[in-house]
Amino acid sequence: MAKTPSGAPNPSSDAQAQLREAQDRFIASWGRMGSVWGISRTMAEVHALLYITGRPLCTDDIMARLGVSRGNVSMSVRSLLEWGVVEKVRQPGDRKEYYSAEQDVWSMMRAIARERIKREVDPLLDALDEISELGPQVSARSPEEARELQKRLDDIRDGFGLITTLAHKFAGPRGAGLHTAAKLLAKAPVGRKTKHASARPGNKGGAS
Amino acid sequence: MAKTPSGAPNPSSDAQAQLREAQDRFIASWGRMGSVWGISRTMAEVHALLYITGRPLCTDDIMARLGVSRGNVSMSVRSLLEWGVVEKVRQPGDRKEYYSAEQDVWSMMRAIARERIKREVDPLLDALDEISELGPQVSARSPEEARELQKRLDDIRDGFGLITTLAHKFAGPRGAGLHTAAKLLAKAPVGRKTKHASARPGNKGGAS
DNA sequence: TACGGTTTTCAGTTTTTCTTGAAATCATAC
DNA sequence: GTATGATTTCAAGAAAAACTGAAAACCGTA
Repeated sequence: MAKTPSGAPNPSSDAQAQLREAQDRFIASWGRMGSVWGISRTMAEVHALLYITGRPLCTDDIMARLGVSRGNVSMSVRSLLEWGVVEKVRQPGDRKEYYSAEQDVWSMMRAIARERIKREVDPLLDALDEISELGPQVSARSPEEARELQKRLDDIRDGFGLITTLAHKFAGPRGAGLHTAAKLLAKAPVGRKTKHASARPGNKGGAS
Repeated sequence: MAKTPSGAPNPSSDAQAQLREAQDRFIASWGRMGSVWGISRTMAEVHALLYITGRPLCTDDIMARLGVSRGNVSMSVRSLLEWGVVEKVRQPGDRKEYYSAEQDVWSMMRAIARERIKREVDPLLDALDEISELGPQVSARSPEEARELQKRLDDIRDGFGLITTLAHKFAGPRGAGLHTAAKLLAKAPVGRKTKHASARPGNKGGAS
C-alpha cells in the first residue's frame, strides 16, 4: 500500500500513507452510513472527505480521491450545499471553486436533523392532515370504525407533531442547539434505575 | 367488495369505501416514508396496514389488500417482527398465523428509534473506534496532521456517542420512554443564553 | 405417521436508483 | 468582448434493490 518506490525508505510518505488509510476508512464508513440514510453513497463520501481533510478541495481533487466522475461530484456537492453542511470557497487568482465542510459537529448534526425532518416528517404530517379531512364524511355513516381510524391518525399525528416541534426548537436555524438538548436529556433524572447505561463494551474510552 | 352494482345506492358500502380510501392514503404515505427511511416500501405498507386497521390480519388478507406477492409479505412481516413493531397472533381453530401491529404510538416510536440507532449509529461508532486505533502509529511521524485527524474523529465519536447514550436511556428496552424525553424537552426553557455552544462564527448564515 | 394447508426460501426478473461522459452553459482573466 | 477553462445538465448505461412465483420446508391435526 505505502508506495515506497523501490528501496528508498521514506518515513514521511509512510506516515502519509497511514494517514490516508485512516481517512479512507472514515470515508468508507460514512459512505456506508449514507446508504442507510437514503442518500447516495457518493454524496456521503464527498462530505466525509471534505470533513476529514478539513481543507477546501476542488472538483478535481474530489474526483481523484474518490474515483468518481465529474458529473457525480457536481451533483453530490450541490446536494451538500443544499443540506447546508458544505460551502463554496473561492481562492483568489484561481478559477476553480473550492468546497469545504462545516467543521463543527453539532452544527453539522443540526443541519442533518433539519434536513431529515424536512424530508421525512413534514410530508407525512401534511398527508395525515389531508387524510383526517376525509374523516368527517365517513363518520356520519360508520361511527365506530371511523372513530377508531381517527384516533389512530391522531395518535400518529400527535407523536410526529411533537417531534417536529422539538426539532424546530432545537435544530432549527434559530434553535437552541442540539447539543443543548442532548445535555439537558443526559442530565435529566430518569424515573428508574439505569445502572448499565454506558454504551457498548469494547468502547475505547476516547482516544484523547 | 364495496362495489355498489350500478344504481343501487348502498349507504353502508359507500361509507366503507371512504374508510378504505382513508386507510389506503395512510398506507401510501407511510410507505413513501419507508423508502426515505431506507426500508422497503412494502415493509412500511404492511406495517401501516396492520396499524391502521388495528386488527390481526393473515398473509392472504395482506396480499389481497396491498397487491403484493406471498413471498414479499412473508419477508416484510419477518422484518417487522424483528423490529418489534408487529406480533404474531394465533386464532383458535384456525391454522393461519395472524399479525397485529403495536398500537401504542410511543412504543412504536421507541422500537423504531432503537432499530435505527442499531442500524445507523452503532456500526459507525464501531468503525470510528477501529480507525482511531490507527492514529497513534501515524502521529509518531506526522504529528500535526495526525492530531487534526484525531480531533475530527473524536468530535464525531463524541457527538454520536452522546446520541447513543440518550437513545439507550430513553428508547432502550428498559428506557424511560421517548414520550418522557419529548415532554422534558418541550418544557425546557430555551433561552438563547447558552454558554457558547452553538454555531461557530465561520458559519455563514446561508443555510437555506 | 400421513395429510393438507401455511409459511419460508431463493433464483430469476423487474423496478428503481445511481453513475457516467460528453455537450451545453457559465464565469473569469485578459 | 472573447478565449479559456470550470461547472452543470441529462440521456443512456450500470448497479443495486425490491419483488415474484413456485418449490421446499414446516406444522398442526387426525
